[in-house]
Amino acid sequence: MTPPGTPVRVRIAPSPTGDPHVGTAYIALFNYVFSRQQGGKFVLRVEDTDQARARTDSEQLIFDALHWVGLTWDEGPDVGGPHAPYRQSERGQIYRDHAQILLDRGEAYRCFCTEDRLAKLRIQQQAEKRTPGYDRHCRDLDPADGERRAAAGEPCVVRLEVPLSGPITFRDRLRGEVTRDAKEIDDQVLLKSDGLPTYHLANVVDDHLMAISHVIRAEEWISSTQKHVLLYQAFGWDAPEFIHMPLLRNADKDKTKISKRKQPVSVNYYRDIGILPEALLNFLGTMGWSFGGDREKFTLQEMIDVFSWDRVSLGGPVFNLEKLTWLNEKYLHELSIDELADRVIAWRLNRDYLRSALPLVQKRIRKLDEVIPATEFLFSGDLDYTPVLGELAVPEVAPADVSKAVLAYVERFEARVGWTKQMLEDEANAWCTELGWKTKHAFMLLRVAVTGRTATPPLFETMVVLGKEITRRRLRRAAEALGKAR
RNA sequence: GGCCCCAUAGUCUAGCGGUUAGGACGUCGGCCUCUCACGCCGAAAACAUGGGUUCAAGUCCCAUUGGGGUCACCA
Repeated sequence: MTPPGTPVRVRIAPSPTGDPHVGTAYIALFNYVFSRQQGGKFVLRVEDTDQARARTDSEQLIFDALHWVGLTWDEGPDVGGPHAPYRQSERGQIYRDHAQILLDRGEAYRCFCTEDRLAKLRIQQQAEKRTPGYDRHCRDLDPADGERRAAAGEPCVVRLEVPLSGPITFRDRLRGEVTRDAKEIDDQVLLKSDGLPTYHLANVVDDHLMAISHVIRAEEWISSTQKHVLLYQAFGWDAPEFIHMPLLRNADKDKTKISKRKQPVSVNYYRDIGILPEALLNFLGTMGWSFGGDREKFTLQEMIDVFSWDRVSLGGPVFNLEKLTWLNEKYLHELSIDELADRVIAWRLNRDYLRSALPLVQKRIRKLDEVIPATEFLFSGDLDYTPVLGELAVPEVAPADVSKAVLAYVERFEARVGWTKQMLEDEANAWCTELGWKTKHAFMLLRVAVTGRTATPPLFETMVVLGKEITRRRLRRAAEALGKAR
């Protein structure tokens, strides 16, 4: 437990694996507010130890998104700081050294099991309806032998030697003591065979080395926290204070944690549909936390001034676009006309956006007054499909199947990195072939879904200009509209 | 399924033993008004269930139910 008087140091630790997530902004907000109120430091650390999933462009997108909503950090990869580097991929030696410490202390062991063996083990356990988990096959190998084999280049991982049983407890600031029995916990992999650490090792080592006093993160980490407690003990370190915020939920029927399959999760989506950053931040501040005194609209500074963990409620809040929009309206209406003009320009009426949009319509207009009508769908968020429901179709195919097909196309581009005309077109062609539909019909379907019209500029160029967030949203809404049609 | 977390209207929430259970979004109705919107006024709408504890329970305890998270060489 953090001793009293310890300087407050908190962190946000995003993993650069995709679009900047509202959940990241949400947790960052609470870290930021708490650090500011306490006169502490806010650290941004990039957790990019997954080579397969890390994307180079994602890190910058996350920085930009956090800056866009108005959050800044005192230490991080871009601004430096006394505990640099702040990118875990650049701290490999630190983790290897610490894994070695645990190995030397007998708190961890080398495991030479192949992925193939683990997979078979898993299948067998499932067949026997046993709880899946590592069978500790390598736990009792002679450590000296393990060192020799590793030195000889045999691939291996390092696992934590978790006690066979006994309660492991930590105190969550919002929930009190949370206990799990050690027998429920696997011998966690700490160091992967590629030499990089897993989340658990890297996180604990960095939080300690970076003198993090309070770990403020999402509820999904609760059941991992005992593993972290074990690691702190194994190193002989004091653990920080843990504060697990509730998880943002989908507005859908099922209230699972917010996910892009269900609704937009990228901060950039909200930016692109014209949500003001201060409104989004304010809205996130009302998720699981209340200002008190019936206040719903408040500035970041006001939140800092009155912030208290006592005002956190633990039911997972549904991220409700209606209410966000209402709050946004409030902010929008209070802007001076000059400010409003600036916001609109920054949003879409800027040179960059026009330069990307105008090539699509230049040959389709005869007078300047036709620009706005011709490009109207490039300046809107959700579309109304009721007037074009008849066109949102493929001959001889049931609406429900058309709906599924639209979602299948979304899945196709979700699986691809980048957002280019070529990629979108390739996927559309493959999708069309798979369905056995005429491209003429299939592409018209997509066209209407994406633009709400039948006469438009070339489809894939249009999608590129609109961006992934809005395109995805429109296709999903079109699929929904089709699902409702009989 | 095991383990863990959670539980006030459709949604976000106030409530920290004694309230006509408050506010907000959304919905519906009305006022304002050249239209629409804003704004204003009003209405419907909640303490999951069952046991305790207590003079008194939305508030404390337990169980049930329901929801969620987690069980990777992902974070």
